[in-house]
Amino acid sequence: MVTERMTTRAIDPEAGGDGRGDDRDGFGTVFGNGRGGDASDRQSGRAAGRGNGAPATLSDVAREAGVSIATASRVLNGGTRKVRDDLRGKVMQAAERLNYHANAYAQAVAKGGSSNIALLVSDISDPYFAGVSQGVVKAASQRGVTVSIAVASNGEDELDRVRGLVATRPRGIIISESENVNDSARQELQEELERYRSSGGRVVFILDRGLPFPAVDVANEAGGRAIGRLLVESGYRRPVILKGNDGYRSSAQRYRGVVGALAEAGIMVDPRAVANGQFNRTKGFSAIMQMAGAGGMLTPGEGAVYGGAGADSIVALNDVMAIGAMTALRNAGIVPGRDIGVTGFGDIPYAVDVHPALTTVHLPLTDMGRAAVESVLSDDEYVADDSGRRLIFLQGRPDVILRDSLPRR
Amino acid sequence: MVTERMTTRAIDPEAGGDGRGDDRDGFGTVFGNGRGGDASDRQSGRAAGRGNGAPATLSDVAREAGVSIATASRVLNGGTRKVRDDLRGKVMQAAERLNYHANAYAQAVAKGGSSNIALLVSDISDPYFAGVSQGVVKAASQRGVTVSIAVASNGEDELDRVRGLVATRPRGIIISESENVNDSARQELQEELERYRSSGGRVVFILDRGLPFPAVDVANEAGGRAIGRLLVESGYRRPVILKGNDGYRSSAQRYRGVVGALAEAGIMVDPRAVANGQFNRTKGFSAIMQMAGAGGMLTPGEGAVYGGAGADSIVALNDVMAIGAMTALRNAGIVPGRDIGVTGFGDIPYAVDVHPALTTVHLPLTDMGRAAVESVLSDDEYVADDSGRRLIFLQGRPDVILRDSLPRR
DNA sequence: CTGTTAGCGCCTTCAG
DNA sequence: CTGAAGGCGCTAACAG
Repeated sequence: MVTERMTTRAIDPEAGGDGRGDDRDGFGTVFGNGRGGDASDRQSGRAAGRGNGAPATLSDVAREAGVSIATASRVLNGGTRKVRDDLRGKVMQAAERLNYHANAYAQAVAKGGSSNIALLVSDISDPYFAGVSQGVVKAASQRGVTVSIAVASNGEDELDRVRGLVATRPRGIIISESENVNDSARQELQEELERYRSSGGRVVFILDRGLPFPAVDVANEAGGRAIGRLLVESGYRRPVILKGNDGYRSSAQRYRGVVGALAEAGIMVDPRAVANGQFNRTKGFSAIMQMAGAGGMLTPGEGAVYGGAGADSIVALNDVMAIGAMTALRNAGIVPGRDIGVTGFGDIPYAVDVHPALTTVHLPLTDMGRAAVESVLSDDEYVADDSGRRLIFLQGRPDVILRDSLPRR
Repeated sequence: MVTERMTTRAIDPEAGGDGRGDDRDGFGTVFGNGRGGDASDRQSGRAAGRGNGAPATLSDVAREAGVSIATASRVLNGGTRKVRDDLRGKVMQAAERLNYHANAYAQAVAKGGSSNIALLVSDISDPYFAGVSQGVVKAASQRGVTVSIAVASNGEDELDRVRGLVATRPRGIIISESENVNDSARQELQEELERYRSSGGRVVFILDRGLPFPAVDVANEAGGRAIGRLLVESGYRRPVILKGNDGYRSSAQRYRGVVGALAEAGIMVDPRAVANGQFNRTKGFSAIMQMAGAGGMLTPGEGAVYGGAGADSIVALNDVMAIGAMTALRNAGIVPGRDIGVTGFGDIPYAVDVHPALTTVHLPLTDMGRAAVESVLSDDEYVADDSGRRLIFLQGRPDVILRDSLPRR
């Protein structure tokens, strides 16, 4: 175990306290305070619905307007308008006065279908998923559908969450998880989703996982190949590769691309120089800390990779890994970019803000989210059989963004 | 307008294309591919619910089990179990066989209340909001409630989104927006929320906005003061301050703290050295680009702040602004940490990964989200009047995290 | 303990 | 064009 933030001190501004402590510090410490209230506090005594409790219902509005509940429904929610103008006016006024809002649940029950989609991610606070989620939510709200979000940090959770989401009967469910689970969980997941689909739901993955459902995908292998080529063109020969879980398809594809391009240039990757892990910052950090620490595998000398020559570059198959790796390098006294080149994959927003700025391949995160909601909301029949039309490709050829973390050498 | 990524080139790995182009490139280019399907594609023909279409309903299960629909309901969903074991068994088997999942909407309608909360943020892809959201979603799912999320990038959107969310009749709504809107929108928002509350909903803000609703808040002013003090203790005298929108309470509080501490040490902030903006990376970047560019306000000389002496530090009242500012400094040939000290506010995960690592005050993002969920789900009566118990404070005294971006000088 | 009977709030034929 | 009536899937008294 390598501890992090080695160089970080925490102080308490008021006292000489013991510092930052556990993240959970102070949580739950709920206490009142005596600030005088704002002038605006109680000044708006405007009629609030039915004054007392429950929100106004359709029949309230109907009664108030002196029409039937059916007409009220037609003007308020019905699509095609076929109501006399005076009635229509009355209804709208009544609705306004009562502050009527349709009850979405009742509508869903009556119509037998909601206007909600579900999104499952493994970690919202990861910039990759945050970007995708942003795309999903914005695209959905443009189309007037709401999105429920759930996070599943591990493979077991995933199945639970999916079950929970299915219960809310969304129009569709979008799964953007990074890691693959063990085979039995995978099998159960597939069955659950198939049942969901056979009951009219639509499912789409973001990044293909090899399951028989549509998936929004990107050119992973081509991207990897581009990175590999860039590496050799820029004069690097001895890369360390940081990949994700082996069961994770996208990681495998990127890896294949990198290794392939390298091989074409006659470069064989030292098996000791490839680290398996997960697509998260911590793993990138710890992998490099370990290599740098234990025997100095990175820098030339006894026990170093590539027969003692050491590494000249780090190829992370994911941006946050690359970023974690960079700070690990620094902790080990190695200057990223100067001593060792670094590349990422994804082009998350903060890739420009690390130093040196990260060379990486661009992934249209927001668009990926958008494409997923389009797929889920479309009425196209999906082809259940296996040929064609299962993958939705964004970007045919990847763009690699050259920054300073991989200078020519 | 200052353009960004000035040093960034984009290449196309295959052709000598014109680079990265617009972000929207390639979007919508949906095309099939001919990959052979996986073996797993059609092998699982397991009974899927009622085989054909609609999912099984409660009465389906009841019939299948040979019991009344009420008993079925009791065993499947009812809390307290009071059903004979043999019947209970039959029901569960039937449910299993039919793959029954309760229809959450119908339940919500019947019970007159859902088990869903709504979350409104201004930008999920901002690490601050991502952290908060993560806390909200996890806490909610632990309690078995789902969360619907919406994003409102600006003040007008906010009102729309709130209306949309109210329509879904959530148990509560959590608002974590960073900017204040104009007065009329603010007034409408307040009224909308008051109606929602009077119909039984609970609302809570994350970071107080001065509206008459509960808010999860942190020690903004104390945090600001801590930063101010740290500044003078570390030998800085001429800070540039990057604040948020003036209407934004938390920003104002932090600002007051910083300026107050500075004043105590006899330091007056040059008015030209404070930039108003918004709490986002871009604003931090452009503010510094502008200062560094136009006449070189930052470095000693004609037209520089502090009577020509220039700035020795940048105090951003938000981490992402600080991060944007750091890369802007670099673009201007100024080395952050060495030439000019930098501080942030928030301690987002990637604050450790910029270089030099960011000195900042820690905010318990995840816990803030969790506290909001607890508030919204609790049954405490809220005090509508203005004295006491409106603010929920996490952390009484802020922790400032010392890293390398503000070395002693 | 179990089944019967009303609704929940809304939509949607179906007559007028 | 409008109103009455039945139904969506489920829960909640209420009798047995």
